[in-house]
Amino acid sequence: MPTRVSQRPTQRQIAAQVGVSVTTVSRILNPEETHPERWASPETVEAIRKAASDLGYRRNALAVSLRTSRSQTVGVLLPMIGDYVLATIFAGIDEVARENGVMAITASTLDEPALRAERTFKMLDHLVDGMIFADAHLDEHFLDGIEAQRVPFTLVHRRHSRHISVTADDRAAGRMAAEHLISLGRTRLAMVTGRRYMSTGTDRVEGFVSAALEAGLPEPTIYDNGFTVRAGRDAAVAMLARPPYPDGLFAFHDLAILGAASVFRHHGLRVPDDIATVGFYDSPMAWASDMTSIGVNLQDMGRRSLELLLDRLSGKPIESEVFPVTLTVRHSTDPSRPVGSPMEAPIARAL
Amino acid sequence: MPTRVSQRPTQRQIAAQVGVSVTTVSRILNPEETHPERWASPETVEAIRKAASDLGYRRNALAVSLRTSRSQTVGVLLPMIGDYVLATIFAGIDEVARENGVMAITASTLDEPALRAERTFKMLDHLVDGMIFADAHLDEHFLDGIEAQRVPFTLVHRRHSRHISVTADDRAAGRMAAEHLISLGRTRLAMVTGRRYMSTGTDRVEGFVSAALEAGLPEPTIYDNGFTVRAGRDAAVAMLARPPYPDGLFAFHDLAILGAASVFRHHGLRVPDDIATVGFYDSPMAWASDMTSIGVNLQDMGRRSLELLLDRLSGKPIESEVFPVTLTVRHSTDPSRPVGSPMEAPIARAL
DNA sequence: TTACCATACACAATCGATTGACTCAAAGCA
DNA sequence: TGCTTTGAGTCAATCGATTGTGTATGGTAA
Repeated sequence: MPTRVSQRPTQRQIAAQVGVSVTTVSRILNPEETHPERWASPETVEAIRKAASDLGYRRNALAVSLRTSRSQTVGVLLPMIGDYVLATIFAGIDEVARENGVMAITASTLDEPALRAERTFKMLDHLVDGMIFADAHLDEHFLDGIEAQRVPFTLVHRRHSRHISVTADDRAAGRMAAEHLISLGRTRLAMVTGRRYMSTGTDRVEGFVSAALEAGLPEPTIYDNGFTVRAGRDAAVAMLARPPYPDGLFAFHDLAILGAASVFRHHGLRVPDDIATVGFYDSPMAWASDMTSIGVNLQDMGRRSLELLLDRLSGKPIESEVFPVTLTVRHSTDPSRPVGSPMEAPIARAL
Repeated sequence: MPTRVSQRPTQRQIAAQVGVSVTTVSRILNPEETHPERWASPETVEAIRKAASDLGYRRNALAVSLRTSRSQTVGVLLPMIGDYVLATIFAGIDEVARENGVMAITASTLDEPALRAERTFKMLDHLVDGMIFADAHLDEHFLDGIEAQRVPFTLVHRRHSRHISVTADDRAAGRMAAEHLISLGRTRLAMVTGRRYMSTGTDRVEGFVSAALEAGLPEPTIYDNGFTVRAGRDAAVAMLARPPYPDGLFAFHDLAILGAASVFRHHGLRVPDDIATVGFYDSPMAWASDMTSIGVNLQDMGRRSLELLLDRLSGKPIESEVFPVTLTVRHSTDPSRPVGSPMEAPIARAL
């Protein structure tokens, strides 16, 4: 008799209760087993199932993983889990994980190399079957090292020259933003970007700048403060410190526009008359703030990144995917649009 | 010789290379072992350490957990990981986890009972040492069932009558919001709340309503739409559909105020002249939108919830904690405050 | 009668590490 | 010299499941 009461029941206990070996119990209870009835008589199967349910049996996932060296677990590394963008991508990943009975475990890396390595290795220690990185740095070697260890992975959000990724069409987005601002007659363009090691940043910059130059405009000014409210504020402060002010601003996150707009408001600059603003991700904050923004289906991007990983795990060949982006024009670039949300308007997206 | 090349090295391989038993390797490499040198000569210790590092050895966390029945892992259940509030709490939890060498794994439950149960059991299958629930429902029985299984856990964000929790002083917050609005001369008060099963909601409602009644005001109107931009919008639409409009609004999330403000703006209602608004959590969105808001140190709440859990795991007695809340007044209730962020202003909080 | 074959199970090794109980040789001590 | 102690390890069971290989029993066909 086991001395420990009210611990998790094991197959051994079921076997003892039914009077069979753990082998048989395992064969019946294993959900991978396609023909449980091949291994025992109908009565035995029934008895085992009943005992399992009576005892409240649940398989010990650790023991299974150790034995089978498959953990039904994937690791997801995000630069910052609290961010709307990454959280939405993760929601998509988690959805697919659930659909496939796998567990998605996640951690934030704050884009710090040491932290990424630490958390990646910690996940590998738990024998994750694969990884999804949302925090790839352009041309870094870390990912090559992971690949050399034969860890299957995909990238999402940010791409890398040598690995499979699911990304937004950031180049097109940059171009789209610039062309929109240019079509409004804006000529002094500026951007609030991320650091140079992110493909999201560089691709959008490239699209934006090339569109501006093709239109004969001067090179747009770049403020690489980042993706937060604070970053937008700091960038705006820097802009106002050095006239002439831009008359068209593109930020790589709606929140940054929020922060910048706060500074503009304080200093009496009107949006969009003095400065038109375009955000990114078309988040709920964007429509609540009448902000023109470029959107992409983040949730589906997340979904695809795991679907691709699962394909890879089952040996199928996979390829990178690029998601289309769309521009939603609101009052922050077009003064003829209404301000605020009318009572009658339906709202497409949740959160 | 192992047939599999470039798999994770094991203690067995190290043992073979050095010429000792795995027992010795384990004793030397086990970080829990306080006196590794007790088990082997200095040369052997050195040889084992070198071999481990040469091979790139890392302990198999699954095997360790299985043997020791301690996984150095805690499960964290959040209603919605993408939300600013929960993500910030989780960031605090994760910080403490890292400081203590444990891994915090998380999942969203969307406040759906079936999903909570599924995800909880999945975590228990992975032998988490303890759980933190941020999605407790008032007086539910689910948590009692978990406790009956002798799973150690703490609650954070929302409290429960029978379990240890770390929460904001929600009652005081509700009272504080009401008293602030009343001090401005507002008399028709309204709230955008969450559903009744959350302690955050009921406690704030209680504080708010009792303060209003004590001041001789009519009972505030309650819109229980929730915590999102969308919820705020829908609540505002409902308000405008049935005059007289409130002149003081308290929402349980800054985002809801953002959504409501959008509707007000569209219909020409001025904030704060026609309606003063108070948000919750004092998020970056609040200051970027000149919003009066009640704040609490979410990150520290998260930290404490895990610190308490770890205390419990090491047998110490623990008690519930309540965090103080603070009111930050901005333009959305006080027209004399400046609009927007001045260039010179320092900013206290990140994101 | 005998070979043959399902059916219905059980044996025992294995995954990678931990750990209480031993062993064996050399050194210390009386 | 004989006995104890210490240092430096090893043995083997164990955590909870999986899985290739065996085997006893009963039935069937030749």
